[in-house]
Amino acid sequence: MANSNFYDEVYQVVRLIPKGRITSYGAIAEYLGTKGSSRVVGYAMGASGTAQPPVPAHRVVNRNGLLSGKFHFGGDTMEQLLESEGIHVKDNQIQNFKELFWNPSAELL
DNA sequence: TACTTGACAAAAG
DNA sequence: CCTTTTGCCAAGT
Repeated sequence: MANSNFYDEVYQVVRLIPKGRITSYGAIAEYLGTKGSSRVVGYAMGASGTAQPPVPAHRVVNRNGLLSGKFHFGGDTMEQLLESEGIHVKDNQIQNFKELFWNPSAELL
């Protein structure tokens, strides 16, 4: 199951996310050049659980700053991880999302 | 080979 | 302002 270029690219970008920062699925998809595949990015995240090394998928949220995948982590693991990195989460939603937003197309340019 | 599903996003009502 | 619909792409069945 290797050579899934798309997934690999997604993992690479997610791993490049600085600690204490977050990004959105659409931002990653756009960085990869396939803006419309924002769903595929989330899909790849699901496979990130089996990816090596594991990617900080907890730093990836939807465009609303909502922890859409917190249930996939298993309980409040995602929130705990984010809080552990200095990111405050309230009601499954990231506070200061706009401030903590990390745009690969801009920062990683 | 074709249809369905999915951790999204943006627009329209 | 909130809810509903459409678009997009890749993987699994």
